[in-house]
Amino acid sequence: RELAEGRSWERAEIGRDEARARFEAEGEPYKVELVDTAEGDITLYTQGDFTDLCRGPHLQDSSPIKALKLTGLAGAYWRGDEKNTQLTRIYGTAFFTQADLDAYLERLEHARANDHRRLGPQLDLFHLQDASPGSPFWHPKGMTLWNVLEDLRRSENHRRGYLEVKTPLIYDKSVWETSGHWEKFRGEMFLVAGEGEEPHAGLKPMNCPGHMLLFGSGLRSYRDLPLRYAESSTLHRNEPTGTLHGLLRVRHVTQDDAHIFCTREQIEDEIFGCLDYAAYLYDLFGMDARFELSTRPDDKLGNDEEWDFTEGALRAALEKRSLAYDVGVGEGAFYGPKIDLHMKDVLGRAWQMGTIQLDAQMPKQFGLTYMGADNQEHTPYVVHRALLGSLERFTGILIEQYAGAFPVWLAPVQVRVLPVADAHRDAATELCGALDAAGLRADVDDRVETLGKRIRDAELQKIPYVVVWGDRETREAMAVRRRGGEGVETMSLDGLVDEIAGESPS
RNA sequence: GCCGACGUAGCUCAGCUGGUAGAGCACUUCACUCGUAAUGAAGGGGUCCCCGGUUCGAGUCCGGGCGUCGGCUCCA
Repeated sequence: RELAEGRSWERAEIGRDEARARFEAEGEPYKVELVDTAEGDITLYTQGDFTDLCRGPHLQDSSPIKALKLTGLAGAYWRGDEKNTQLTRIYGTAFFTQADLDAYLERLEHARANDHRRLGPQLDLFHLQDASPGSPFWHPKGMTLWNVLEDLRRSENHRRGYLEVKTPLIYDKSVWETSGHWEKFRGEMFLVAGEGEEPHAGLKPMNCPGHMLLFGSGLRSYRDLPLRYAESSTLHRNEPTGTLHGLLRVRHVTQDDAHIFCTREQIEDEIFGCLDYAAYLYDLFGMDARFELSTRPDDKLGNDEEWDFTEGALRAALEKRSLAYDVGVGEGAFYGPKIDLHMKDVLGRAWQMGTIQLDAQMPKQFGLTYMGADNQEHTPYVVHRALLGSLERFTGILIEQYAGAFPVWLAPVQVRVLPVADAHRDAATELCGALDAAGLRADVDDRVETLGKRIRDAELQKIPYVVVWGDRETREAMAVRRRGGEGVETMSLDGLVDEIAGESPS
């Protein structure tokens, strides 16, 4: 209605007192507060009988807007603070033409089709169910994908001087008190208590204390450093119900975690090592992550001098590597600043993936020391790092990144063999065995369905290669169809194996 | 956790103002033995999220819980 009238917005600059008096008279407490806290002159925009504060700029009138759609309704805390009352926010979007609006809605629909929450079950990778909210059930195909990531993590860690360890899942309450997590995160931990008892232990929500205890279990020399403990362990965080989100925010978290114990002098090289490692991994998946440096929070451990040093070390590393980064003021962990890698999901929402944290506090809390060359005890620094972040979240982003059509080295099924008719079943199964023996992931679809139907299904499952096997084929000349391709290509078995092997990053 | 919406078959969804549940795909069986994106027919399958209330009667109305979705807040 407003659009049809072609109403205009009128801009007015008025004095603070005048504005205040006006909104008080209108019974608009929120606008009064904005007037009180705004900087500079007060600018008002009036449209019909509605007047609001806005720094501007604004359209002069509504005539260019030809298409409008209200897209959502949501609660939002006044000034973004949970302690304040919640207001209703109405989301809408406007375009110059109806066609633009339609195109926008179509893009949105397309993005939704590539949402990992839809693709995951469709591709038989995982599912979620009420029996354990926030904890994915990984199906065989999803587990194949997971294990490709695990293998990558393990082999690269090995190559880069990490040592694989395994630490307990449950720790006595006193451990969490030492680390400071009991104080800060008890409410989000899964606690362990006997019948009618107060909790005396908790499931680990992160690996740090385990690795601290491991380091502290023996005498350490400066000659042992840097000591890089790696562990891909199951963590549990009792995330608030309203925050769970497919694979991107879960309660059952698996991090590709590591803790590097090092001397002050070794910090720079270790941070470089992490940044380079992260760059290697993200390049591998064609991902372009955004870096963010998060600095000291209000409830930090330690003093400002320590934080000046740790923040400075991270900042220097980013700058020496010429990496562009944003700064999240006060967003750091309570024990240290961090460099986070952020990625966007299919709907444009940002998620924290990898993290590299420099910690001068935990080792002190746990009383860790090593013997220096000067025959004195020193407290080590610790670099906490998870580069993929959580495997759950990484897989979710990966699904969306490729819209489910994984590059062949990641694809759960790389080759599907389709026998044309019953008579070709045995030969197809043998071919599948040969592919398997060559190290490929292959299967056979010998269901009693038409060939067209089975090709369609393979295509919907986004399988990279389909081999049709009938009377005309031999292992020297197979009919190979590429995902998304038109028509077929003649390839030998060896040619296909070589081509797929060539696609693997290692 | 907060605000709002939603919860029906394995999946996607329909079910009007309360009268005892339906489609497509998937699955099973039978026929067809098939050459590059859906062969045909028949059949099986549901505590309508859970608990309580109103009512002669609840998938439908009301309350509580759980879960999901969109935001917010949080995220070691």
